[in-house]
Amino acid sequence: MFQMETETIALNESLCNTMYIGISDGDYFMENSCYSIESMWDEEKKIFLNKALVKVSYVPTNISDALHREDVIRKMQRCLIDVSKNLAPNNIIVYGKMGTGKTMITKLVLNDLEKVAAKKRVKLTTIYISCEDANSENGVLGLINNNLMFELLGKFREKIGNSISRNTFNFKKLFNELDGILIIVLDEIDKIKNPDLINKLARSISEKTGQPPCLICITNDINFKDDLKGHTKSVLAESEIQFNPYNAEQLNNILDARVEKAFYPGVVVDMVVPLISALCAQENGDARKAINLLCKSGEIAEEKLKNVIKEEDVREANDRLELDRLTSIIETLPTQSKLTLLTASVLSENSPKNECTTGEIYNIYKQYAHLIDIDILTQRRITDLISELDSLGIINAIVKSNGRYGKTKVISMQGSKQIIRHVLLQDYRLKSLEGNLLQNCFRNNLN
DNA sequence: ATTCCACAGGAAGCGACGGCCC
DNA sequence: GGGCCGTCGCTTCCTGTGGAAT
Repeated sequence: MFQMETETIALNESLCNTMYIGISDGDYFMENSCYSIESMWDEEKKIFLNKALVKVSYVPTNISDALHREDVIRKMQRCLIDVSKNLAPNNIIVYGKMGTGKTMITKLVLNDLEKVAAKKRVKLTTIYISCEDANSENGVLGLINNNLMFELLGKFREKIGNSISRNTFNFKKLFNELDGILIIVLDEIDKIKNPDLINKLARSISEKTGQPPCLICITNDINFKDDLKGHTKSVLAESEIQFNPYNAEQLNNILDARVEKAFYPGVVVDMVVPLISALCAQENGDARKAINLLCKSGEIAEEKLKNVIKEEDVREANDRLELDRLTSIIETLPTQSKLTLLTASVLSENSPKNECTTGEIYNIYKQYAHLIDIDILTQRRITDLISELDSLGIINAIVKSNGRYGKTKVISMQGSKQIIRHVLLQDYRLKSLEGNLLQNCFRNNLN
């Protein structure tokens, strides 16, 4: 242990001594040669035994490796059992919050089903489509056709950019040529702007088999089905499978299983896994986040050249992931939302209770918008932007009544104000508000 | 019990824009 | 190329709301 600490001190010293001489066109030079990737490459590997197992993209190969999902696996298998009778199973809608294992379990169950079908000589084709990648009805149809083409001819279609009617025609043609049962998984179906596609696909009947395709629609949005039109809703209402969030104990078991295979023995100290489970269970029971946090903690320990992961590494990893999350959300916001957020941040920082109201935000927002020469939106629109920021988890907005003094939304910041401010001021239009201007504007409002 | 405030948020509509289709 | 249609960002108008003040 003493040796480890000495190593850490030595590294910190070398960090301090390193001097960047010049950075140009993405190329840089450093005086200290210990930063070559070769020295990093040759370092003794002390933390990860098999890092791939704590990557979010990792999917277990065996269905028994999916812990605490026996009930939904059973239910999905029961829904799909018609394949054994050479019949297309009922359509399935799978919903649950992020990180509850919807995609992983669906893929595992289908892999298993394919193996059994092959053994029993039942012709089965499964297609997995991530609607986030395609995001339009036509895009999804194109991807399905590509997969069918691959299944029938062993090659992908080269031409892209067909119209919807052309792609619909192609789908029917390819589907008619396909022998056996077709199962199409539409992951993140809520990302498709026009979900009439579900109806179109579900009502297609293969001339060869007389069967429709089976659709498995996966969504994070519990209200997704309620927003569909009547006929589409009835098509999807056949079978529903809900994935509940994992609790702390379940997350604990999932992490323990990964720790055992992914890290060298003794690397993860006793309190690390319970801490990660508790942090993730108190949010959404998100297993993906828990595994990501475990991986990041390991990387931080590795960075520090330590051979154990401690609680402080988990907390640091949690902060870094939170920073990444906030940065990626804020960077993609439109200018008007950024300005609304900046105003809320300044006002809450200057308030004794660290909070502000819609009316206060709107007054300062108008001044800022005028200063940076952008359109001044109506208060009605700003209330919508505040609600959007609230649903993104950047601010916390609660409707509160002040009796005779009216009803308003009380807004407080979620996460570090400094980080939010820093990311916002990267925007060149908001940068001009940096410094005294923010304070001056605030004082004007008070006066 | 009634009044009143400062909004929240629903509904309808407008203009810009992009994709599709003939 | 032009018409059609859906979507998006926004405005205007409106009703509803909780609770302190009267």
